[in-house]
Amino acid sequence: MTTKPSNSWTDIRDIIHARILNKTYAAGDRLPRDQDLALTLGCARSTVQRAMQDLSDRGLIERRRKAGTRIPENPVTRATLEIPMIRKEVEQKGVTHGYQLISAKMLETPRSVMALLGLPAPITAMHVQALHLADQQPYLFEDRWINTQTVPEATSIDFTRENANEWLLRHKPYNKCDMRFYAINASISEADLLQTSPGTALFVMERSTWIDQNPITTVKTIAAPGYQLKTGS
Amino acid sequence: MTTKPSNSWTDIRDIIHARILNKTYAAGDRLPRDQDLALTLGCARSTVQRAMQDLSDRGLIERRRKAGTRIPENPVTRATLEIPMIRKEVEQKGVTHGYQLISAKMLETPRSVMALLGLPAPITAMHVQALHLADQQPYLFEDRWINTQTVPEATSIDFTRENANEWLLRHKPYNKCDMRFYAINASISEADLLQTSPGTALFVMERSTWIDQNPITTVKTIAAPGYQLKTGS
DNA sequence: TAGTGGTCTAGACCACCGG
DNA sequence: CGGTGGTCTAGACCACTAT
Repeated sequence: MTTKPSNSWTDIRDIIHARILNKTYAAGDRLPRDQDLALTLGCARSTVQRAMQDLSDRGLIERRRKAGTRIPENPVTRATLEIPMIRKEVEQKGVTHGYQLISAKMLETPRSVMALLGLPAPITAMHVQALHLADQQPYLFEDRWINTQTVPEATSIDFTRENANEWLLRHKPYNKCDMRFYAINASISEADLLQTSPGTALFVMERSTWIDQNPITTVKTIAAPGYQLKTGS
Repeated sequence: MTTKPSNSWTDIRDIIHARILNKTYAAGDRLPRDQDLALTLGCARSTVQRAMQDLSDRGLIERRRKAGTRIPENPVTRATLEIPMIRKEVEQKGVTHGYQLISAKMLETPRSVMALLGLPAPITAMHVQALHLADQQPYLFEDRWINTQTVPEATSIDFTRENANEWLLRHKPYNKCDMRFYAINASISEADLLQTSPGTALFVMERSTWIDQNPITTVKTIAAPGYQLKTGS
């Protein structure tokens, strides 16, 4: 049975997606070969391929050469996080962004930082601590280490004026990025910085970036109470 | 100057990526047209297109018809989260997964749930609370609402045997998924369930899913202390 | 080794949108 | 309106990997 030709790959994708939703193709099933689907749906094989690529990216199907296309038995929820520059994030809420440098100095990396960046031995790196404000209120505390071997320019930047988050994002593109999220109870000093009470649950994001195996920076951001991270998809 | 032809789109992507890293193309710059790049790099335009698609997906470039391809002034960090079935996640750590149903009953949805699912008026839905265990220890508490109008089968499932996370994931594919992450201080009852003390900072993940505008479920999972969410890229 | 998805090409046309 | 990216096609060949 040949379906009426709908030529765009999004149409093809939606047709197949619909078949997954209505269980024409259920968990564990194998789908027809691209070639056959192309014939059935009245389009070129590469159009089916484009549709499949999208579905595969979203984790709705699994494709393997020779084995064909299958609906996974144990689906994985996949979501894309988009984390903007902190200033942009604040401004998007319609409030003014503020920034205070707390400290910036060269220090030997502690073991925790060595582990995060995969350093075999301690190095002297730049430790930057700063506070981001939203509408004059503490918004996010940033504790960062910058590898000045990979990023020597960092030593000549005036971080009282320019914030490290923004400078690095704009001037130091990276290859690889690891992120971690978790919750902590505010310490006394953290509570003080974020103007809350010790013990308050705070949302932490850690991010480390590399350029071709070379560590650039690792940063731990601690958000003020009430912060939520959201996905758009 | 014509570069030696490297025909695979990943090669092309890597060449352009390298040019971004070494600032041949810096923030704000406009790149040559695909056609010209194809000539210069000795490949077909569609190969350049494929490479650009990948770079665009990762947020490294911005493409607009007529305006061309540009390096964004304000880059966004993009990461993909992969959230497996809870049982798989536990088993991957090499420990045994356990599951206890706490309660499952039909109830009228509170306003918070209506807001999450975008319901204009309260409905009677299935409220399921359960605890996941890792190696006999509390791992994750799951507080879920299932829309039995969209998912009538849910009323006849024995959730003491089958866990809702797994059943829904396997049998109810969805169109749309929203997620939120934040930190809370454990209440007395939460502390009791997760065998920790009240006030402990806990990591919370909320997820709501739809199939074509129709709400399926919304779930709030509260992880035991020490939990970290990580990205793979 | 053979079947299936992945890629490449050359060319055509379409869709968006900046000037 | 015209320039640019987006898509579609038909066909060829490549690269995995199940059998």
